[in-house]
Amino acid sequence: MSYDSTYPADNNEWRLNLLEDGPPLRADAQRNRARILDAAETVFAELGANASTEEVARRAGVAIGTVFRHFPTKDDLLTAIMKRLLARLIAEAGELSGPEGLFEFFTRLTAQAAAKRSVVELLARAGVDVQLPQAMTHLEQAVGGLLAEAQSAGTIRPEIQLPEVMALLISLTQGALHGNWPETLRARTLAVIFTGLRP
Amino acid sequence: MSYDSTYPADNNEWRLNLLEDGPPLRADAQRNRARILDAAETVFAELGANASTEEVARRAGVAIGTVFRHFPTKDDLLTAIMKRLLARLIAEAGELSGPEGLFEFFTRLTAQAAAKRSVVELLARAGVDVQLPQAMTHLEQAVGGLLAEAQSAGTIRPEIQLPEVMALLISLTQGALHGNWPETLRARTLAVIFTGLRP
Amino acid sequence: MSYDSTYPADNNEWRLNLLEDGPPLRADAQRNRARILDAAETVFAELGANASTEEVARRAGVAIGTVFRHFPTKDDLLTAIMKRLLARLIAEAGELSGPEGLFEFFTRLTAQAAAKRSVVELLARAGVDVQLPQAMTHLEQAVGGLLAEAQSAGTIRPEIQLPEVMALLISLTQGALHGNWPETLRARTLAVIFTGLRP
Amino acid sequence: MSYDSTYPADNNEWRLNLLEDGPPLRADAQRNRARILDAAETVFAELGANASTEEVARRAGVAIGTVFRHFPTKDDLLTAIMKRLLARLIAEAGELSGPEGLFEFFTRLTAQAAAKRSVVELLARAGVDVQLPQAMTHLEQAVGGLLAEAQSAGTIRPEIQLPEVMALLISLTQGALHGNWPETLRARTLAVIFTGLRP
DNA sequence: TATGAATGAGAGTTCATTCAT
DNA sequence: GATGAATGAACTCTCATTCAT
Repeated sequence: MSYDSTYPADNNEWRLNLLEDGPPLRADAQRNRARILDAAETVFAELGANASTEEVARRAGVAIGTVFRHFPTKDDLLTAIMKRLLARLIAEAGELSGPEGLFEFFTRLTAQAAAKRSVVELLARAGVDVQLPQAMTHLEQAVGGLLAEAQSAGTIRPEIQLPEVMALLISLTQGALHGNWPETLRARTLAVIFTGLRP
Repeated sequence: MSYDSTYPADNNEWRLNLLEDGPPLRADAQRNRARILDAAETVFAELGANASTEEVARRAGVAIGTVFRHFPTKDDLLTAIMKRLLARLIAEAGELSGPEGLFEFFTRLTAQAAAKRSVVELLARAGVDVQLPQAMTHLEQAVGGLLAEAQSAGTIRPEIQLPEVMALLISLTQGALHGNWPETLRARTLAVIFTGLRP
Repeated sequence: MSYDSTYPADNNEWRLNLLEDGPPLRADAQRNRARILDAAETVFAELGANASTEEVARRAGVAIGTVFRHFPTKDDLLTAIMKRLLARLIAEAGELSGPEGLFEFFTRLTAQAAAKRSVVELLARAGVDVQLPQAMTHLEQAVGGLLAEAQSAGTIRPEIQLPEVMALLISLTQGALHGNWPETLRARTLAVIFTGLRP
Repeated sequence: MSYDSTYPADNNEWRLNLLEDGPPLRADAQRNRARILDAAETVFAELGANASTEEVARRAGVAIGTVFRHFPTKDDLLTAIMKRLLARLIAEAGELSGPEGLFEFFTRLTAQAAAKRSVVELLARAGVDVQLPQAMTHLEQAVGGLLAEAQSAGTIRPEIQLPEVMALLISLTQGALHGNWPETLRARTLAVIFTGLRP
């Protein structure tokens, strides 16, 4: 199974799908939408998902009503952040390649998780949250691509399958977030996993 | 370093320390305290840490005031649950032994996490929450004991250290919780880690 | 009208009336009652009338139930404190005499008020609270005695009447409490009133 | 020292300062703010400072959230009432003048106190509460103006100083409130004080 | 369309009072 | 009679959401 051969082609298509639904927005509305998402990402990263929507509005420099016009429900806002994050992750996975690509992806993700709470909460929702299945599938495909590449290059054992790779990815991300690990610990922990994956 | 030689002796002492602070409670108060903790564990497992204290009271079959008499703050309640869970984990780790003891502990913990949200959120707080450091230390010691045993039996590579074992434990627990993994996936994921730990 | 000639005689009687109603108490109960009243006086003086009954119990070194056995209602406790304070004030007024007796009483009361919130809140209730009319009457009589003495000695103008003396007493006490006046201000303020009372 | 020469000029300025802080409010918000303050004044006057914020909301005809949007804390609400009352008192003091101005101010204040609990509790906080020092200073200045005028007109003894005048004002106001005095008693009590102040 | 004030259900917490021990 | 745990109504405060401006 080779994901990589098919991917480059529809890259753009699904990236767009992830970001836009509905009719195109007026210029200022689009700008506001982006500002809100940025602010929300920061706020939720700092304060957790319980942070108030007012705080998001404040940091975005818009009124609360504007937030709710763009995202009728707090959950919608959360989902939107997740979608955007997923899109970034997929893009990142898409840019990597080669025998060590998957390892590199693990490393980067874990490093980011230490800094960004949202990356984690996003991955955590995979399989649980009903609203992001499609985007999640795309990520799985991207990671699947890296896995296939590594396996055909012989850097990962052939019997390893995608689900456990995803599971490890999610676990590490979670752990890295909550544990607030120093750089060295992160490396040592990854080392164990890489050893487990390598032939 | 051999934890195992010293542990069995004071096992009982610290187990008691974990569970009791303050003067002994009246019979009915003790019963209520236990009921509240049980209810809280269930409720928070089902609904997450945002579940209302009222709900806990309702399920425990006591009035809300009783909950607050025992745990003046919601946080106190959360902390108490954590302490109890930790104590259980430590007890469990203390009962295991032999070359495969640590692997068994990984397996059990991951299995529990899939069922109990709290196990996870507990471990997640390790190193973050200020209130549980002592109990956490005890768990680390217990796991350290298992690690030492495994390493001297040659089932785990000698360069592996306690911090990354804890990190892996926490990560997997988190992952198992949020991902809601089926039995087989759990096994396959653990297999990767075990391979990484074995010589 | 000379209150003083009649007062010494029934001094004991009303003092007793003020303190006891109901059958005599067992020794330990009496001791507890006193401790509770002492504690309550302190607590309410420090924290205001909103202070919790638990706090009173704690400081008295008894359990909350004991407080409520002695004073079935928080209001009863408050009333009891008032009664005791009133009794003390009356006793103090009863011991004073001579042309400057009333002035001395003013001075002492104002000084106390600066230290004790309760003295004030007690006097403030005079005429408002329904529960203390009898004891209040006694105080009025005692002060009336001092007034009569001063007037017949010519140190207070004859047209001054008891009600305004009581009103001034109450006002100053209130003021001294809330204003937290330094010694000198207290003296200067009293001086104005004394000038107003003197011929 | 002549307060009077400087006062009329900046009267308006500080009166505004007392009432407005922050950006201008929307019309409806301003209306609600006023309604809440009015309701609060009534409610606290009737029920004391322990009255519930819910009751205030009910009487103001707004939802509880609105009260808390305007006054994030119950204390803020209390403080706001105080400020408004002080502003009124200062305005009133500012409009009086002439040799009998101060006496008139005493009379009016005492009369109001008999009707409005809040006037009293406001003055009672003078020197105690940390939040109103500026406004209180303004009142002192206004009263100081009246005092100077009366002294230069010879209706008040020259050795009388501002602090004791304030102390008497506060005391009487307190007394008038709590004592619930009839009109005549109020007059007779004031008479004593006025005699004490006059040459 | 953006604004931000209003809403109101619901959360955590307190405390006078009751009652089993 | 003393104890102190249990009760539950009441209170302050928060926040997602609605809607007039």
